[in-house]
Amino acid sequence: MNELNPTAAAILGFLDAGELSGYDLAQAAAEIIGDFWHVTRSQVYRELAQLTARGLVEPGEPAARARQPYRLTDAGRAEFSRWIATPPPPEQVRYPLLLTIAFGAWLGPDRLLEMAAVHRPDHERRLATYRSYLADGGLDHYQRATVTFGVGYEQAVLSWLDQLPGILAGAPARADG
Amino acid sequence: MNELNPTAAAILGFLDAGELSGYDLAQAAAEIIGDFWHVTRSQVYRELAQLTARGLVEPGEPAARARQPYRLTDAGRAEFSRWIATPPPPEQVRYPLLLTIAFGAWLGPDRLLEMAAVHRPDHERRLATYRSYLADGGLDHYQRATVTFGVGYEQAVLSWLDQLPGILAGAPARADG
DNA sequence: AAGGCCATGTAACAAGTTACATGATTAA
DNA sequence: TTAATCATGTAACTTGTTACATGGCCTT
Repeated sequence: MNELNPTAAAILGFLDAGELSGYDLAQAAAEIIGDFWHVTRSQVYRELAQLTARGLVEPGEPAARARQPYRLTDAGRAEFSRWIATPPPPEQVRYPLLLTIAFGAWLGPDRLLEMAAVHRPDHERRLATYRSYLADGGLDHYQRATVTFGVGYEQAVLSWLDQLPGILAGAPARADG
Repeated sequence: MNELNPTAAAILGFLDAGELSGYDLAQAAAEIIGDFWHVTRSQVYRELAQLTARGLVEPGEPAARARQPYRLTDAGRAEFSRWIATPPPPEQVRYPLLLTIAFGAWLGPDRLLEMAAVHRPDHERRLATYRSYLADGGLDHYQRATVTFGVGYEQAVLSWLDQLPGILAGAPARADG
């Protein structure tokens, strides 16, 4: 039997709580794990189809608006339990702004700093959200662990943004470009 | 004309320095931007084929070991210059360990902490590398900017790993699972 | 009862990964 | 001179993204 991929595994994980449609699952994923594991609706439907074919999930009663809920089978629960016990691979960061900066000589420091500044409000907003989650105290230990990562990450990004002007000050731009 | 994707753009960016083969390009990418923009050799070859078709790049003289170098065309340089002037989209973080932690009740805190600990040496090593880059002083302003991000990021991860035991202490595991 | 929005899903395409193939050099 | 390894690349498959389609629900 094939390895479960992390997206499929997350779907099983969510279904453990009860029946959910593809739409629900995509929403749950966006809200709960979206900041460190992005999943689109299309992926969810594809995975549901495959999980059904593998007998890890089964369709429930269709409902209004073509809603098709799914539930976990025993095999699905077993497979998830196997998946979560396997050590997770390293993370990956994809940061287009850093790419732009890496070739930043084409633009020069001023343009780069403008571009970087645009992203700041997003990070501030997310940091505030995470902090309020922690302050409100409605999280369990596991959620607190992931949200705490978010706080540290956003703080790191913001502090880096603070340093940027100093780092790039006086950087030469290409003569041509 | 189609948007340039970031990987294709990076290839053009590297070729600005002179002729390079697909293999060279993959290496350069891994070394210089690999920590925030992962690129595989297969992708490089595919992009080179497309860039050639679009006239943004052209093959140079084939050499030993089937080596096929490419060089930037004027159109390629122009396209890159257009690309780098467009504001980069937000970053994406994909962190399987956080996914595991999000469903951590299936495992309980002890197993989670073991899994997390496994990753620590990698982050320590990377942090040390970035710091030595900065200390050695051989970087230009733009490289310093990206490496400084790396330092902040790795510090954030390590400090989060330090906090984890405290956060997860006493977390309940599932009765069943 | 018409218009707009929401929930649901599909289809086509683009990007990313893994496994394999091949011939040149280098080392034993 | 054989084996190992390196540089090069291709092919097949999996994941991820974008754009579209459809019909129920709600509001006026």
